Amino acid sequence: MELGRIDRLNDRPPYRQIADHLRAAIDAGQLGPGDRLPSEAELKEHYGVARMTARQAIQELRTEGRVVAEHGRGVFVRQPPPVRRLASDRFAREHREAGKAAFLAEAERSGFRPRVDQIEVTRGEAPSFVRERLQLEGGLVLSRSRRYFADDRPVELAVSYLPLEIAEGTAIAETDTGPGGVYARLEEAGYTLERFVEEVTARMPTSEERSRLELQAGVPVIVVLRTAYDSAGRSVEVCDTVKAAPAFILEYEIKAR
Amino acid sequence: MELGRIDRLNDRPPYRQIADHLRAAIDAGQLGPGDRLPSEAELKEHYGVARMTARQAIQELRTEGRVVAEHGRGVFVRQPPPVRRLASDRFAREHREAGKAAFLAEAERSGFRPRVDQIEVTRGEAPSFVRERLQLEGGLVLSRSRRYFADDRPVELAVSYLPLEIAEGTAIAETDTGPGGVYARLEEAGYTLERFVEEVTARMPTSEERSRLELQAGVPVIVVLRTAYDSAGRSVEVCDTVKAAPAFILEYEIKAR
DNA sequence: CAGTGGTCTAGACCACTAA
DNA sequence: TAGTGGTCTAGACCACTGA
Repeated sequence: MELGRIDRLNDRPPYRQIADHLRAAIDAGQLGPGDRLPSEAELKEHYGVARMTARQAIQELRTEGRVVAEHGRGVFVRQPPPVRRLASDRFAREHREAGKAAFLAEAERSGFRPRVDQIEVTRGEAPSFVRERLQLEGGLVLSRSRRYFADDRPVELAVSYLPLEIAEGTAIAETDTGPGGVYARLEEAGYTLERFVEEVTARMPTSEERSRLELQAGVPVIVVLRTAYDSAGRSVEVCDTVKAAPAFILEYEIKAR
Repeated sequence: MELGRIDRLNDRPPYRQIADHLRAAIDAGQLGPGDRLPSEAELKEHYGVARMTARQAIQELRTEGRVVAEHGRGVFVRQPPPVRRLASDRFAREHREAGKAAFLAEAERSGFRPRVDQIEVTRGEAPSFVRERLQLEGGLVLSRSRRYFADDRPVELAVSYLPLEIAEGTAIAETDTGPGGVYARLEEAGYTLERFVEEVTARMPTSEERSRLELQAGVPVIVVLRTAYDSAGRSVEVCDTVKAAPAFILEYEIKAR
């Protein structure tokens, strides 16, 4: 692979010029996913700069999320993860009635190995963003927290919040909610689900999210806040999900009316 | 504000410990939006480290998008931009019939000053992601590129692609598409819009997007790819939008069926 | 002007990986 | 073991900001 030289007359600082060269090599396909970049020592030699300058160039690409450094091995062009496409019908009742929670139904369709861990059920005061969306009586909620895997890669963190008076005493308060998941139990309890509202944002992860999702630097997360409404117009659940952005495409259908 | 000391016995490297202290000060509200962080010289002094180490701590927070460096002034806690909530009915026909394009209708509701620039109309081959979504005859498309502002801040880049045989000869091929925008012109031409499909992803911006949207380091973008279908089931437009993530909440309603 | 961050150098020692 | 990236030091010069 061809790397240029630094133009010392150029206003653009050397480390950016080096980053530009590497970026161009990636875009041109001279460096494909999984390929190793020149080492810091090689860049230092080739461009005649200090090691920290070469390092800064690589840092630039890491922040952009284009390469991943592996201690002791090298720096590699990022291998894009398999993308999961979330269709807007993923909460359709037919899936629940077949006894499958949304995540399992989707794993079956898409052919990935699903797993869930870090399941925790707690009770307490609702955070303000939950209180705004649930019409709460007592202000107390049941929280179900868990982490989702696709093919042994953590891809999503989720916390469901339900009014305590709805969830307490049902399987929703158990670690295992049974076939069809929380939504199936809600419908059995007489809360017929009618519609969901999803609020979608994106941001950089907190350090806790980064470690739980095993994210490299420079990888954003998609946050989806879903509120479930029953046929009486009551909001019965709020679900806060944090997804590794490169692993997802969310698909929504909108009627023009 | 109180900063701790470095624990030299701790495995966590000094620059991360410093970053942790600063992050905690921000989370605790000791440093609010717009406040200046201690300067590199002050951190160097306080913690007894080299300047580059203090700098690396700050770099950490910049990558997380929590602070913004201003050359010659200091490093400041990021001021979150005003958020725009995009409801899923924003393409409703009633808005077009009132002569307003979606962006203008929304500006009126939300009370921000709208502006559009960098409008460019070109003709050429469709990129592959467009070809997949438009059922193209000749493979040629008209592209309408532009940049949207809210209150003088650039917030979104958009490119619309339409089959050339649909757009050519109409106002869609002009810089000014007239009242109601592209969708109004499509309906006048007999393509009654029935539904839209939006595909939502998030990633770090390219350097071109970063400069056009005036983004700081560590700010992701939301990419929305919208395909418009008419009542005959034909896809008549694909719109590729890149939005500054912190400025948007996308809202979608899903029927449970 | 003094104080700020931006860039660069030339070293050093360390931890991790793979042969 | 040699080669890789991770961290740190103690300087240097520069460009930008604001009093």
